[in-house]
Amino acid sequence: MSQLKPKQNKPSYHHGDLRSTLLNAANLLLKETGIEGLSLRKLADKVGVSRTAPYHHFKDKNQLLCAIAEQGFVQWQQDAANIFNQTGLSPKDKYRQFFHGYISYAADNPELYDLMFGRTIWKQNSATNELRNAAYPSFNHQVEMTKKWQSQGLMPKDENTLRLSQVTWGTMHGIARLLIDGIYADRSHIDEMCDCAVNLFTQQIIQNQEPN
Amino acid sequence: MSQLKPKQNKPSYHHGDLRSTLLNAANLLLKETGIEGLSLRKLADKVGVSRTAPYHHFKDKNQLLCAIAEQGFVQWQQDAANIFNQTGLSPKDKYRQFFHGYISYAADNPELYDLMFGRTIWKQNSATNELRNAAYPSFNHQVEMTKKWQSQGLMPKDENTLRLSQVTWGTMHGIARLLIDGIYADRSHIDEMCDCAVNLFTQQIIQNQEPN
DNA sequence: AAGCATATGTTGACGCTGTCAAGATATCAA
DNA sequence: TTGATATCTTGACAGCGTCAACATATGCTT
Repeated sequence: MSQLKPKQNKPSYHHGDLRSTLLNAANLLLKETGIEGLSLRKLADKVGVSRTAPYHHFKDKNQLLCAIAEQGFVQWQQDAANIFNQTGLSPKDKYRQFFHGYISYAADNPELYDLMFGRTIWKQNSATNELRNAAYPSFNHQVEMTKKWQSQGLMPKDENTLRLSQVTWGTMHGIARLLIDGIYADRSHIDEMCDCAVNLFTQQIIQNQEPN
Repeated sequence: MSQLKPKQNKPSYHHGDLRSTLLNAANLLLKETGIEGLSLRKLADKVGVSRTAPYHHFKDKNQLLCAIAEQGFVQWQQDAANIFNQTGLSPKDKYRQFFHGYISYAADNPELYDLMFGRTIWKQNSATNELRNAAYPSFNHQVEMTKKWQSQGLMPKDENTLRLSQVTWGTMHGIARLLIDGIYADRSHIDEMCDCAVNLFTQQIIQNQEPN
């Protein structure tokens, strides 16, 4: 009933911080009810403003969705950075953690992941520039890491780097999707599936490189 | 304006073959406008009946979507059977063809593939029994083939069969999705990506088994 | 301090959607 | 012939995204 407003208690005509309030509420609504349950009207209602108030902060629903997805990419990239910044792990163990981390992120935020990598946004070329700027580095990073893994002898050197990174990412993406779309796999299989994939992608031979 | 009706030309109150007419038109509409453009009202309009006529043949929109997806599974299983029934191919070549065939099917029918394997149907447990009966054999087949590939020495014997089939299918699914969702990959990369994946999954050693 | 542009909020309205209820018409079995 | 059943119709409703018009607060310029 009573919405949190900044500064004072008296309800003012202007909200004061509607954009970020909307984003937070949208994230919550997304997590709770899924993308289908996320309507602008319900969102506005939840935040305590009229149906069209959000239009002063987001051009349309698509822009709101892009903004949410954008946050997701930032968040995931931090998670990934934390994994890569660990010290004292062999390349293979690091890759294993990365793989597990990716799937876990998707499993923990299924609706967000669907938004970040789903056709709702990408298929109809409706991604905002802000979203692209947040997402593309994530794609490039995958290629760079693949190149590194190849040079470390972790992955086969004779495969084209771009293709290899498309395949390995495709595998993570596919497993994530099978999981969050509730088809053919469930959470209790995650760890074993990840390990299986890592085994397939990494060479069993030559492990005498220094870490990192 | 004038819709095809069976038997005679005089427009009769009853359509005569509405269910299959709807399914065909829905498939077309799906292919042309995507899942977002597929509304029951437009569909009814296109077929030349009133908005609620389809409800006498499908309980709701979900049942129509399930029926379309069901056709997709039947169709894909025939494609797959044709590949497996080929003679004179080495196990590896056969697997390669299967992999390419899977991705091609998805790339040629992106909207249908999205329906068959997307969360629209599966995530909220809304699949009809008919759809399940068409889809599950496809999943099981994947496991059985994986078992065979392992015994043929094509894939590593020491990996759990279910996990291995989840990972290999996950890879195909992931590549298909990256492709049809228009993210990170496009059709010109398909063949190279498939070959790369097949190389990773199949042993380079020991190829002296008889075909099939 | 006054005035005005701009940012941010509101209600009203439109067309689209899925779907239910009630009534019309055709088909089929007894 | 009759009555049940299948099929198709119009009317209605709530929910959706979004535009237009209007209201109010904020902030800059003079």
